[in-house]
Amino acid sequence: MNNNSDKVDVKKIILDAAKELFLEQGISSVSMRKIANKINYSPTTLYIYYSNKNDILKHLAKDYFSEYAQGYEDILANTENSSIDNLITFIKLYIHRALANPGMYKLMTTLFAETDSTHLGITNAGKGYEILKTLTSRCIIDKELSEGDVDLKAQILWVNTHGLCSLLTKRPSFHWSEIELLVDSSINTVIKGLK
Amino acid sequence: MNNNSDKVDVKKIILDAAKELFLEQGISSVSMRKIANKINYSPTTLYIYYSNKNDILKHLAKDYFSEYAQGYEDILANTENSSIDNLITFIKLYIHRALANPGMYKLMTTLFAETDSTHLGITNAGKGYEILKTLTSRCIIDKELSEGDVDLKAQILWVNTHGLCSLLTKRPSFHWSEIELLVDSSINTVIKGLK
DNA sequence: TGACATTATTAACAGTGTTAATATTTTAAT
DNA sequence: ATTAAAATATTAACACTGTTAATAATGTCA
Repeated sequence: MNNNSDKVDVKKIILDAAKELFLEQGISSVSMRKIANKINYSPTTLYIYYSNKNDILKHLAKDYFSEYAQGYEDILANTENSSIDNLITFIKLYIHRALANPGMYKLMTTLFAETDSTHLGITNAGKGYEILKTLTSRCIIDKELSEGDVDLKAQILWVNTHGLCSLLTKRPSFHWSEIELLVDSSINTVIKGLK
Repeated sequence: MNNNSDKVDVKKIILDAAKELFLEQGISSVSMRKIANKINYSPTTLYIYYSNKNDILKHLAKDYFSEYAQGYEDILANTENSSIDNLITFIKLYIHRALANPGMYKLMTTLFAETDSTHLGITNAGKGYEILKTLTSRCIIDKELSEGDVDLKAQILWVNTHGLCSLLTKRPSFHWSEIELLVDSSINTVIKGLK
């Protein structure tokens, strides 16, 4: 009961259906048969395009991390704003992206929790840190942050950023302070501490 | 093939076996049958003591959170040290506990990711935040932290603490700075920013 | 001894990821 | 247009999953 009127990208059809179901029901509640049913294919057909369920997750993660790569590059290339503004812009972009799609962020961090990311073959995941480090380094050069170990400073920023995303997406029912205020205050606090 | 020579606590035997297997193989790789096999019981016997697999996880989480409650109370009751030292001691205790048992910390956060904690019936999980808030409040009163919204400050501290635990346990293979240094620097940075 | 509650087991159901074998369709070459 | 090969899809099956119902064994106490 397939529909090959035009040349369709079955790989993408499967991925889209899987993504929708995963976001809706969570990874463990979605079976290969459910995905197949949704797109009117036989379950085993999925195995022609993806080697297994984890492989589908892997491609989902790859797409997620590479989707916004351009936005990151733009900030890296920006020369109009001060280095500290660029750093803050980057962090805020990262956070707002996570908050705009909490389901996807949770899905990705769940993936990381279960299997080691490197074994999962996700290289883009580490790219965010490299950019953060570069931006931090520029701030030190421009004397907008104090001297010291660049990695240490970048990791402190990363820890704070990730903690914010992780808690806000995983515990949405907690009585948080007003979220924009929390995000801004959190970033400003760490930046002030790093000066 | 049961061994009831003495009056044994089967509930605890099941829980211990489950915990060991979960830590070893991860939640999804451990089946009720595996747990039952490990202790030479029939799979269905587990359902006499726990209503289902999730119920076992729930009890595991409850024990985890209540295990160290006394340590927290001790810090709250401490009057010898300054309020800021008490705050830092508490945060470090929380972090080192997570790092000392990364598998368990991952297990717990995985639980939170999948189901809402309140629905899971874990009340102790929110207790940590209340203590953090109390300690923060005392620092403000003692003028060791700047004036302002207590919740906001406590949440900034929480975000940082959780981010540290989450990243260090979930991505152990990342090229982190020396861990004690990172922990100390991270805490000091946020505290400095909050002053 | 017998009645009752507790504890445990076997058998079964519907659903899971995944593989092997087979069928269908599309593509390319003659 | 016919045929061979390649790509795509399906059916059937395996071992395993969480969980329930029905039944058996055991311990408790009158």
